[in-house]
Amino acid sequence: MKSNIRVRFAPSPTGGLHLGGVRTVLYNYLFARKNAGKFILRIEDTDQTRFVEGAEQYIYDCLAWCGIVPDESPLHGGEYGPYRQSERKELYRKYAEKLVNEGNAYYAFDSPEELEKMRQDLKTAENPTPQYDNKVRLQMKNSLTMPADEVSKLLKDRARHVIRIKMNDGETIRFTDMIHQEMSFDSTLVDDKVLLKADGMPTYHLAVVVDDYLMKITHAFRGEEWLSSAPVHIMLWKYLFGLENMPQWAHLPLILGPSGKLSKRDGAKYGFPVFAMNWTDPKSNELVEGFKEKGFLPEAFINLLAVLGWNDGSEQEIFSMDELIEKFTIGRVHKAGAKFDFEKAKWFNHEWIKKMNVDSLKPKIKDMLLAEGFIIADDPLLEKVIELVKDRCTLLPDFIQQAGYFFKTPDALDVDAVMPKWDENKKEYFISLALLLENENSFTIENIELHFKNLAAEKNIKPGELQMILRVMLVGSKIGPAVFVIAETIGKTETVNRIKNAITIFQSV
RNA sequence: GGCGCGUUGGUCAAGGGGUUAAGACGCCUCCCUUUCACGGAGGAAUCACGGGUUCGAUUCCCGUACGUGCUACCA
Repeated sequence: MKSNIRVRFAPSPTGGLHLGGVRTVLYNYLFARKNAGKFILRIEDTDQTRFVEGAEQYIYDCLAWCGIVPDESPLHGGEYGPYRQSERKELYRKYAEKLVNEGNAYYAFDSPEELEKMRQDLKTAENPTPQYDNKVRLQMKNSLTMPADEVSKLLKDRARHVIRIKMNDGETIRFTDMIHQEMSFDSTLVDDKVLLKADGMPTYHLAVVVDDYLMKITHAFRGEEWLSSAPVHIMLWKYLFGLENMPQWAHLPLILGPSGKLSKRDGAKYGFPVFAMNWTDPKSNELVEGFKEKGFLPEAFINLLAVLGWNDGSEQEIFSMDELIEKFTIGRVHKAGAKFDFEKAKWFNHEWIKKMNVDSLKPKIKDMLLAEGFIIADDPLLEKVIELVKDRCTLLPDFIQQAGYFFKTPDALDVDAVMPKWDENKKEYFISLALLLENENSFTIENIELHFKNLAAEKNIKPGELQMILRVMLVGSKIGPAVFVIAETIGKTETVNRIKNAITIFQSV
């Protein structure tokens, strides 16, 4: 199947940077890859009031982190360019005028004040938001109500105007959605949407139809918030290019936050990220936290996003990108919105950290530990440590706590855990143990354990009580893999030093 | 208000006229481990409500409720 999949993106903080937006891109991408189609990224940069500096690059960065590379985009080029809407401006006017000439659209000259007045005048309890539609258009200032010569004069004088679609009365608009199946709308209830704005830029409605046609788009997946404006798009297809050439639609369910639709504010409110990567709004300087910086692996991120609203019918929950491409089918996408659960998101990351091999984990962890000020002299040690502790790390920063003590003597010891069990006898024990270990030339797990146990038996102390103390001495707290493994890994000198230091500390408490 | 979409445990969900209504997250108990995890074994918890249709409805139909989206010269 030859398919072109498109995604349209607005470089604005609300235009698709959040979880739902990334998932929409992901589903598009999976579908395109599975069907050997092209994945086309287009950028909405039409609205100057909403345009945000740096947001376009940010989108590419997020997608790249997720492992998603568009086949065509303003950055990657392609045969259907240009891909930025502002660079296609001239195209849209042509189609808008074609609609006017064929009686399917009209020029409207109403000023914002006049529109506001109309809305105020017509506003009632039953109709709180009056629309510019078949009921009111004949009372407004447009080419339907004004004499032709006056209209052409206004046009010639470059009077401020927009072009609106003229929605039919009493027509049932039908189409098939890949997720919702048969859909139908009453055209009487759809308003005359603006197609071309006063600044000559198209609205989404016009642009999406024209671009999809020109770029030979076969499938268009977008969020469910677009479902109510689908009738406008269907009519545009009918008038302009023919319904038979229209792409297949899929309206994806929404991702919900703890209360209602997930918003970027939910991140700060509930303490979990809602964007793929950190985003600082250049206007407000407000930082929205990203999954990447929170310590998620991109593999886990796309995995958790993919299965939020989709599953393959089996019990499988962990999918790699390749498996997702192979198994993804649009028919199994849910109709209902899904609430995002950060606890489950963390579980996915944990699973991926466990699943990931040491080599792929190493660069990220090394960078992070280096940034935290740890000195990592040798990579084999780091590899060993990662293997040792990765099962106990849910988010990447957990490695700081779980792996840090292998590279640096703990700053503080959990004395509260030790003090209730600390006495002269134990002190003697550890002084002797340090001595024994110091003189041991074969510093292996087995030998360390042997000394530890023999000495315990000799001093008549239960080994269990000693093990926790030794752990705190070496690690600083009650965490980590088997103590003797830790001792062997950090080596004889370090082990003996930590024991001696700890004795001093415990004695001084 | 109008219109659209939706509704299986707290969350993600499988299923779909007759089932003990899968599984996962989270929670609880126990085992393993004299640490924290991992792993293992259990447990509590669900078909929004009301009417139909039917021998039988969680499943089909209709209402209601609730949720959510749209209702801009935003996307």
